[in-house]
Amino acid sequence: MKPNTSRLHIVPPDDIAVSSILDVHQDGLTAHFARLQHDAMTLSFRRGETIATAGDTAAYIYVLAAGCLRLSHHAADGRRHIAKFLFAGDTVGLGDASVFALSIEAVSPVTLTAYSRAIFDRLGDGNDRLRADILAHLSATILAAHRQLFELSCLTARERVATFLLRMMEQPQLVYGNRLHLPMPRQDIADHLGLSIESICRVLATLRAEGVIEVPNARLVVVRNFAALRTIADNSPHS
Amino acid sequence: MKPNTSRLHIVPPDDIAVSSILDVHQDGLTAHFARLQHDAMTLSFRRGETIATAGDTAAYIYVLAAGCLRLSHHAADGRRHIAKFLFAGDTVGLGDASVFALSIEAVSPVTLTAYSRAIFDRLGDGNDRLRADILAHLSATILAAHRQLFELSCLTARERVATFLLRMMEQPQLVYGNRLHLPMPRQDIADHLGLSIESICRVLATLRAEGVIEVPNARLVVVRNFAALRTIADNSPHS
DNA sequence: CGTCTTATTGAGGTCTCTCAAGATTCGTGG
DNA sequence: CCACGAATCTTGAGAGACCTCAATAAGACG
Repeated sequence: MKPNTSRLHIVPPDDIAVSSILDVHQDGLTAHFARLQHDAMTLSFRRGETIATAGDTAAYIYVLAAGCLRLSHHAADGRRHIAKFLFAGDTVGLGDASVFALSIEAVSPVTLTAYSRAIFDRLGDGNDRLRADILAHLSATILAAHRQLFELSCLTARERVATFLLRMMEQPQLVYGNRLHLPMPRQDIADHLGLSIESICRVLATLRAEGVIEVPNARLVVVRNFAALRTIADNSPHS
Repeated sequence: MKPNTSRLHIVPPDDIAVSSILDVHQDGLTAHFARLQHDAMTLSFRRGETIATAGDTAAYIYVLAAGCLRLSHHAADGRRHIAKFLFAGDTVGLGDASVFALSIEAVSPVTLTAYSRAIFDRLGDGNDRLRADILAHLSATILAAHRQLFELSCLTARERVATFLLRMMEQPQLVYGNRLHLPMPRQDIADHLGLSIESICRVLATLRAEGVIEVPNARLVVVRNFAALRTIADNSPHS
């Protein structure tokens, strides 16, 4: 849990494999980054390593090529909140903040590309398309944050876990049929949903007992009754 | 509590008083709106009226001239979360969303100016300064949302209320010395902080018993011990 | 094959919620 | 200006959801 700030395995940016993985992207930003390929650095981090700490100068924009990151806020007394998880194609560091508001940590082994902020900003001059894409990205971020605010504010533990599982199933790389591979440990899920780790376990145990899911191991959830999961997440009368 | 969509008291936009109130602004956006003055509509709403409902086409950008708005999300079963309160100078509707993600409702009697989104967007063409200001506004919105996520996720009722009071004290128009005039009812505070109305009352009662605040009436909080409030909000060991 | 981390389950405690009864405030109309 | 009704606020009592603490189990790793 202690930050490890070492940055490892600097790889030449002309790594073909990474570029192809990059095609798994969320917004229309990927194409813009391609034009910066020769100014980019490809980095790798191991599970648990810290890419950046809240308050660090945001000199780079990171694009996740493979693996899973978490954006988290650490309080002085150890309390932690994970604002969001990032997957291949996701971006962190856009916007006008000169420092990172959240810490960036590797949930699983990750490969990411770091683009110089200064160079990227220059790319924006006169490029309406890029600016529109950035605007869209920020707007989507706000939307997601507001949705999560509602969930933390209004939903029960059961509803939050169901919602979380459904959201993770939207990540193609985590899903094989009805099998959901969770890259993050229970503690991360707990800190993301504002619950204790034990509550996560107990809700999963309940869902398993109800036949909604199976949990062959801690990192794998098999969804047996997708509809039921949706019903629970939509905070309908619990079936 | 039932939405009232009537838009009242359409006032000619050349209302000098409103323009001057507008100078109480948060970001650098105000100047840009001045250039649209002749395309703007000034509207007034009474307490409890709905300016827009989540899902409405976002045809206008609203700038609050006076009063207090709430941006809220309503669930089907009646649960509600208030994402944020807006005050004079605050803006709602920026970003690229074609529909409002949140409902906009009047907490107190409000006066606001509605700018056509289409015209505003045209203003952005070739205007780097405006685009930068919009970017800054969206970034600030994300920052605020993430801060609130942490609060909902990690803070106790006591800490949330203390944090809320301090945040409201950052609004000059609500503060007279150590007197804080809250425009919103307890229920709104509760829905904003993810607590029940009774919990709000009880925390306030406790703070009053401790001599941290006085509560002469429901809408007025007198801060007797500002430092203590900060200590509580910073989730230090509870004194 | 031991050791460490992570996950699960149980028992009990606590914070916050729900329900309910007064108190206060506010708007309205006589 | 006062009275009345409605809404809001406050406080109490009890319940419930989630948390904490603790012990066991299951994996991960060398």
